[in-house]
Amino acid sequence: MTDSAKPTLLVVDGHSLAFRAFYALPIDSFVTHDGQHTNAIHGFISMFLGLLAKEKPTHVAVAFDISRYSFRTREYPEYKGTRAETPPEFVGQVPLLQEALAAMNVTTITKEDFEADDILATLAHQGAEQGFDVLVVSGDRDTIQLVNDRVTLLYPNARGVSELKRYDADAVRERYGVDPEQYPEIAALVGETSDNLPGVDKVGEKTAVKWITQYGSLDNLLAHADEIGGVVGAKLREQRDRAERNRRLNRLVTDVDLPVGPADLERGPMDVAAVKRVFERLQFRTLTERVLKIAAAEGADMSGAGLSAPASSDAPVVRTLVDEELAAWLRAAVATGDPIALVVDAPLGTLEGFGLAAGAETVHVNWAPGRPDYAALEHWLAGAEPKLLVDGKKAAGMLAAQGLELAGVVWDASLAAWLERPGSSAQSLGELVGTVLGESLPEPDPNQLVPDTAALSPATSAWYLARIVTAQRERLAPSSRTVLTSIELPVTPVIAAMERVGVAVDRAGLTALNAELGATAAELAEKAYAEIGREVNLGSPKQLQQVLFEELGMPKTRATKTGYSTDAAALADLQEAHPHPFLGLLLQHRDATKLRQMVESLEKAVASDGRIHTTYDQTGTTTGRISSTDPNLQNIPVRTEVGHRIRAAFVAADGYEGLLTADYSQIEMRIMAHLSSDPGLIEAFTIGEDLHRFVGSRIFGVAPADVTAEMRTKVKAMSYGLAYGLSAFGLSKQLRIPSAEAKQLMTDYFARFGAVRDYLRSVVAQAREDGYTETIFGRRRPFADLNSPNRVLRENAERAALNAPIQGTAADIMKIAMIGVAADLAEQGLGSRMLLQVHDELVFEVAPGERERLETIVRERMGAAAHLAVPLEVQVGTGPNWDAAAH
DNA sequence: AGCCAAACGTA
DNA sequence: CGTACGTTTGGCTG
Repeated sequence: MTDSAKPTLLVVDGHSLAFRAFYALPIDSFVTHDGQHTNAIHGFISMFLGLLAKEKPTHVAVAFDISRYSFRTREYPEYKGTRAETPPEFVGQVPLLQEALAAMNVTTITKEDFEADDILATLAHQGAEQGFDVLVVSGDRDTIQLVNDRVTLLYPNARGVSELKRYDADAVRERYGVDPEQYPEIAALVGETSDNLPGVDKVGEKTAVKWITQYGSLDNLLAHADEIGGVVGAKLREQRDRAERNRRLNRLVTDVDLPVGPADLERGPMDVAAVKRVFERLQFRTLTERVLKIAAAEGADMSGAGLSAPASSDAPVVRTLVDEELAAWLRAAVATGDPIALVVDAPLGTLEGFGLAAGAETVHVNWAPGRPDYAALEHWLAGAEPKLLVDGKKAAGMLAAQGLELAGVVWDASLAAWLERPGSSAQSLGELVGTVLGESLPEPDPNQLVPDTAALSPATSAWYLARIVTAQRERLAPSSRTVLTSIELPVTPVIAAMERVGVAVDRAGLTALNAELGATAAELAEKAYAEIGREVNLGSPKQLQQVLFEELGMPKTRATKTGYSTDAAALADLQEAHPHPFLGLLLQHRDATKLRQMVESLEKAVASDGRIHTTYDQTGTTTGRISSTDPNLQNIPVRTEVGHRIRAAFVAADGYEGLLTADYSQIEMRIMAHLSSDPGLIEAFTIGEDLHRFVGSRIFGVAPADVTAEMRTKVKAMSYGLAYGLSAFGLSKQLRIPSAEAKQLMTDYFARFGAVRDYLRSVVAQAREDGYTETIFGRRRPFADLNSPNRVLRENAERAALNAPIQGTAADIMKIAMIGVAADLAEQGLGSRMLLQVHDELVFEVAPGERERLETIVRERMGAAAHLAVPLEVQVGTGPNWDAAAH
């Protein structure tokens, strides 16, 4: 840390870092007005500036690959052969990045026939010899071999390029258990999937490290290969060629003939005017400020900068406020009319404090329950003054646990991020700093592995939140914004309330059922064992395959990744082709154990209030639905007899009259009718005839009364399958009918309901053009693979795209209904409560004497949640438990 | 302990 | 070769 006289050489693998940045930052958020993607450039530059500021290198170079071909591909044509084609959005970014680096007076180096890592290796080698401290930045593990006491590797973690892990020789030894120069020998044994270099089968990192540690080197290991016992030993002898080839290929070249040497890479002043020009073209604002700040600090001529001291993007100083100070601060902040960013600090699940940010000010508040001087704060929390949140549902939950109300939420950064990219994983504040702002959170300790966001103070978090929201507001599509404000934000407290209230269960009933199912399963297992003359683990597909296909000699079923299928459909097929009592017993046993397990987990989930409190994930799906976890109450069995008994264990609590369920009948088909404007389908729903009977009569050309059960089943499968992109093949498999018949069924269907087919086709075509689908209410879902040359990817995307507006619109409608019902319940002061949502169904606990009023509200709000070309039919039932209330 | 695949429950 | 989910288990790797 001290030897400042010593020159530091920083060498960067431009391609690998830019590529990582490309995947770490959202493509759509970094596009210039003329359509140039810049996310990789942005991420790279942001990381690079961070390095300049932190490492203060005296000498710098960035190396790039010229093409995917090098001397390695000549030796081994399959090298890196599994790599997908470079995404088109990435292609143009490298030249622009090189231009930006040139403006910053950074040397970029390429070399025909070599990879960037060979350039890094050469420079690192020369630099170390010439007395530099060398920092190598690369996302390629092969560069680990370069590390020694003068060369340190900075390696990006899985999350992107904003955090670099520092590997000196000790860190390599700690992480990989070998010296840096031995690492490529480990890699040679294990193989490298991303380079399409298979290793020795059965050899993982552990084994390889053990061997190399024991024998010192790969050569010596191979010389003693016959000493290694067991299956792995045999594999090693058999596949030693692979290891040797891998080692040849992963050895980096340290004597590439380069036009420059380390001494030529001394950093000079930036060309400020050129930087401004290039960065302006890339439409970078924050980064321009950052780079100019560095340029100024380094003594560049700032006359061309056109601005004086660039505004700092560092978080302002945090003040901790109490009492009148806090009240005064709030008063002033509210008076501006601007929203205040609020971060609820509850690191261990209990409320500890708040971070607030308004304008340029950040404030921290410690929470102590029952303190009278927080009245102003509580009043503000519960009031309509505009607030910006992240994960608002959780925040509201933390507050509610302290008896605090939360209102006035006008933006939730998590929801906004999800609406923009519904496929991406949950969006914490720390992640949003990277994905939305393209910045990384300040790291408390540079040698720390992953700086946890908890280290960030709530007030600073709030400051970041405010900036994230500003960025999101600018770029969120108007339709997504509408969904946010009119659906997602208002439904959040409704969902939070359902979680808080929970659902009462008959615990004794569950316990009895558990015991019963356990006994049944045990009996079935005994019988099954008797049939085959031995005991097996009936839950192990692998052991079952042994029994079925080897011991019992049954015909092979559908192939799976690891063998042959033993799922219910496959077993049913087997029962037909090769009947055996074992098969039936196995199926029954599976059913019993599965249900028993489910009952048991429900039992365990009962809280001290005798109720089960699920957690709904409002950002957990790609289509707009909510999902349920811990436990999942959206997949409680319903079709079987035991299923009914499980549902019967969900009851109304004492002091309530019973449960009421309300569900939309065939909502997705109705949405299809609306979106396709198919006259036949619209008529079916308008006249109120049984849908499948109506459709069946049209297709089979008989009177509705003459539609047989078999015809109805086929039509029903066909109708439901449509919205999922079902093929004739799939239909024939599901219905177990010849594919010609399935094909005919589809032809007949579309002959009568042609607009449905036209609609489905148009959805995909439109999505291919726009890059996203949209629900009736404007909820978008982006699709990247609709133009993929890979057929599997493309067709998967097509089916998902055709389903998304339908499933998504149904989700929208249900959320709108929930908002309306909750509002009416509150307004009319009813004691009845919404307990569960199962996509197209709501479950309520009915307070005494409220059944009729509740039903009226529910029917009205659910029925009027959308105005489609066909009515929205709502079925309502009541009873003492969930099963009895269903219909 | 952590991860994947298979299986299966719901809409 | 039907969309969207979450959970459990076995089995592998470490």
